[in-house]
Amino acid sequence: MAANSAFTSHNHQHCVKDALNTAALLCRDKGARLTPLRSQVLQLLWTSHKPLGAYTLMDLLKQAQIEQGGNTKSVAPPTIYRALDFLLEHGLVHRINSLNAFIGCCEPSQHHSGQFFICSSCENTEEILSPPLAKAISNSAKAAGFTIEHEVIEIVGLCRRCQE
Amino acid sequence: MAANSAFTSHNHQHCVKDALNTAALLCRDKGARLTPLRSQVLQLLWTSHKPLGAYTLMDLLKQAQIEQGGNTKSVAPPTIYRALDFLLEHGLVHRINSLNAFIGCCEPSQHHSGQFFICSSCENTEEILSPPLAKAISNSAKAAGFTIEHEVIEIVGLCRRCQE
DNA sequence: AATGTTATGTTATATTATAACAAGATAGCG
DNA sequence: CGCTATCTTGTTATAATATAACATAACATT
Repeated sequence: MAANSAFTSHNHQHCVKDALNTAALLCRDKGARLTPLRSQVLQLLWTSHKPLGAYTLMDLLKQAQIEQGGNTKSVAPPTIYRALDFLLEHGLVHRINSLNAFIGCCEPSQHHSGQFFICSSCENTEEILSPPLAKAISNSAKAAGFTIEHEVIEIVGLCRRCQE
Repeated sequence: MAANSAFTSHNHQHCVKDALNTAALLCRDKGARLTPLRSQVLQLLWTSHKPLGAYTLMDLLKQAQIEQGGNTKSVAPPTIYRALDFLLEHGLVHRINSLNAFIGCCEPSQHHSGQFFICSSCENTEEILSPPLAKAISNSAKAAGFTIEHEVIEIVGLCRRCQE
């Protein structure tokens, strides 16, 4: 069967749950603390197939808090950015530079920079893992005597669905 | 002989002059107006091997104006961003998303998204044109049924010089 | 010169991100 | 347990990047 994709229908609650479980395990192994806040941010990112900006996340958090406990007070920017920094550091999310936004990582167990297809119409974004692409990049770097620290690979266009 | 590179010494005034000439020709052919402001922004971008941010460009423009005519009044953000938009539209510069900055395009005669090596130590940035890399990306997109509009390829690491 | 178009100026503000310091929570240890 | 060190979050202020909306100026064609 085909893997789930941001561009096809699937039971996404499942993905989210899996991702949160995996994150919890990874953090436990590393002695990192996946606090309620961090976990909630990760959940919000995973729930959306579109990358979310820091301020959008703030709004969503506020909304979620109102719905749950009636707690009106909102979270300030540094709090969100710190949660995002934590998640980035531990490879649980990626930053999409061309959108100033963030998205859950589909393969957090091993650190990588991520390669993305970003649909300019529906904004859904899918992380891909293309060994040939990775190879082409490392070849190119080797030829130039360049040592790679990380890569930003963001391919913008129309997903299959939005072309129809 | 090897082509000039952002990571090796060369007479860069030469590059700048060539780039400005090429830009002037391209604009003339397209009926686009390469005004003094736009030309000056392009020159500033070309003179630097590091990508420059919009506000840095503002400062440099101001400085240049003081040195030349004693004109103290500075340029406002919209002015710079409009000049940059023009240059981007006509393929004369690229935007480096991971730095919120801009750099002159080495091959403006044909529109392309650009692929970059960005040194995290000296910040010098070099545009590369790697057909194998381009091919790997288009293959990957084809396999996913994804139609590419543009690409963001920014490879961050250490240039040859900074590794020594 | 009259007109439409393009470019730049100006003011205000939106959006994204971080610095600096205070307070609270948690874990480990004596 | 109570102390302490460390990590996490809260709070206030502000930095850095980018755009909206409208006014004026330059240019190009007739």
